[in-house]
Amino acid sequence: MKLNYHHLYYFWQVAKSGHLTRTAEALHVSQSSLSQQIRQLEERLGQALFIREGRQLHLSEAGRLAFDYAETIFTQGEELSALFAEGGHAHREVVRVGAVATLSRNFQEGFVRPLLGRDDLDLILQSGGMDDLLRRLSAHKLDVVLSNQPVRGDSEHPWRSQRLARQPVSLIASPHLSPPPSFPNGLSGHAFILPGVENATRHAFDQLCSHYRLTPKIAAEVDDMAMMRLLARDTQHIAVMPPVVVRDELHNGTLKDYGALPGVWEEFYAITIQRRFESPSLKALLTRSGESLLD
Amino acid sequence: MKLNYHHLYYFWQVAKSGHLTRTAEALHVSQSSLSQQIRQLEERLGQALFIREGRQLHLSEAGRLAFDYAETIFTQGEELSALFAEGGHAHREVVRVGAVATLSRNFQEGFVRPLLGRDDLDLILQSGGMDDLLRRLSAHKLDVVLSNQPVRGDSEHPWRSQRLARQPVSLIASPHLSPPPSFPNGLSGHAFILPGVENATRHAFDQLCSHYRLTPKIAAEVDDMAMMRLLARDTQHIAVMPPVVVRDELHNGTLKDYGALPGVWEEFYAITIQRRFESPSLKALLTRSGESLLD
DNA sequence: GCTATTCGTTCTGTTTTAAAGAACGATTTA
DNA sequence: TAAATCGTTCTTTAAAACAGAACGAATAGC
Repeated sequence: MKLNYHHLYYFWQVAKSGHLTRTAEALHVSQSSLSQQIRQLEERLGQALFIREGRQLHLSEAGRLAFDYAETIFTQGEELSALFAEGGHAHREVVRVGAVATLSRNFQEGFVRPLLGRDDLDLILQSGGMDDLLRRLSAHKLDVVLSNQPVRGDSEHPWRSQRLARQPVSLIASPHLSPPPSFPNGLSGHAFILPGVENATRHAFDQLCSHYRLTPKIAAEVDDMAMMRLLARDTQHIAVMPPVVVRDELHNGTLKDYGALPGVWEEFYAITIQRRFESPSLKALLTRSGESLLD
Repeated sequence: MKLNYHHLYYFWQVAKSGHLTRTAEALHVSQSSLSQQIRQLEERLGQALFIREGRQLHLSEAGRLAFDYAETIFTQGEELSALFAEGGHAHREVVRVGAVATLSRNFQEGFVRPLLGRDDLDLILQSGGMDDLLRRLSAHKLDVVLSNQPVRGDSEHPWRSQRLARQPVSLIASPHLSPPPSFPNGLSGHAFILPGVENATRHAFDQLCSHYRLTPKIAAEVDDMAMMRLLARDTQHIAVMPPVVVRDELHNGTLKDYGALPGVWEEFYAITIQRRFESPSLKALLTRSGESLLD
């Protein structure tokens, strides 16, 4: 029942070159041995991988399929070998964090901060789209993905979404706005800068508006929090965003917080793959209280 | 020197469960055998994969690393096994085509058309961004990527870009434009709808403009050809695009072709990985004359 | 058209490797 | 303190991978 990886390896080598004898020489085994083991693989799989035409070998359709899998399997294996071969030295601990590119940089930095001071550890921080990051997570190229929305896992992708923190969402705008906006009344005449429709915060905001029968004028939809910060600063529109993003501007009076929206939160999630042996450093990160991540 | 995949498999299984004895029972081997082979793997790699604390096994940092690789290796292997196990039947030929999402649909369809009639073959057609598609190509999840620009390969990613076709690029706009635009003079007063700056056609257009010392007014930059078609139809601006994209509109008089731009071409490339055994159907596609792809 | 060569397969015996079993040591539980 | 659990080590046995020779078919050279 089980796949023999040594047989598959021989098959892969022969399929790469197309010649059995040459491959046998390169691998320092006899061609008879090679021939037999490939035959055993074919018998186990129940299908011919090569089509024998005269004294030539051609890949069958099944062979092409197997070859594609073999390619990823053994390139991974060679990468692993190389990793151990180069460094006889002990491997340093590595934590690889992916973050959705539109996520608050403050939050990202707060999350990894405990690791920054440690010189016994390598930190890898990558940004990207959600799809891309989740793919890397599944391929074990990342240990954790930071996102502003949870992900539902399934049997094929056993993701686990853990809420790390939440913060209130306010109406943020120039301090000189008149009349000063207030929620839910006192919004007429103002236009909004909102998160994009895929954002969970935006969804909560829309629900809130629909509850109060408000149809706010939308000046811009922005995915990136850093971008929203710029727009809030440089326009006269009202941004719907967590105050912490513009902490500096609020402090020096460039912007003003016109009050938090009830029941609307910007949430932060850590998405991991459930596994028996987590990296101890990562585990420590995930079990910390969420409060300290946002200051 | 070479990695023993059976040893790695045992290691993977033990690392997954965390228990040697239980894993031995599950695999129907003795714990002594399991223990020895993992030890052999450690000796070959030159580092301990487990840290033995009392009678417990914990993954070392090197072990975590190896485990990540093992995970991808053996999930791939199991997928391969399952594929052959389910179907005792012969595998049908599969051609998997990726196309940059902004590419002309006409062209995509023209490319795969010879495969559409065949019922001895499965066609898989996926759209996506260039990065994503190239990653899938490298992982052998795609056989070919269609793009409007070539890609330079390197030793790590031995991509091969082959030009399939080229078509002229014209000034396309409403037939009622006055004064009627013409190149290179007679453009003043008109605004342009152009491909995005990453597009090779756009680059050629900019070069042409700089040669004639023109600084055209830009109304919009659009990546997607289908989108550009809509804008050309619904505005009074001049679109820079291949006439074939709006063939229907040109025919029924909704739009007018104000002439091709000299030396500017929209080009189409097929990007593949060089390999010994190409799928015969794909090979046939790639060696066809490019002309027929565009009508 | 004949012969020599190449290349993959099959069959035989030999060597290497994986496996099982018993003894051991260390740690946890009762 | 005894019993049970769990991983390691040592020795023997079973299974596999392997090499070599014989074979057959297809190509290449003359």
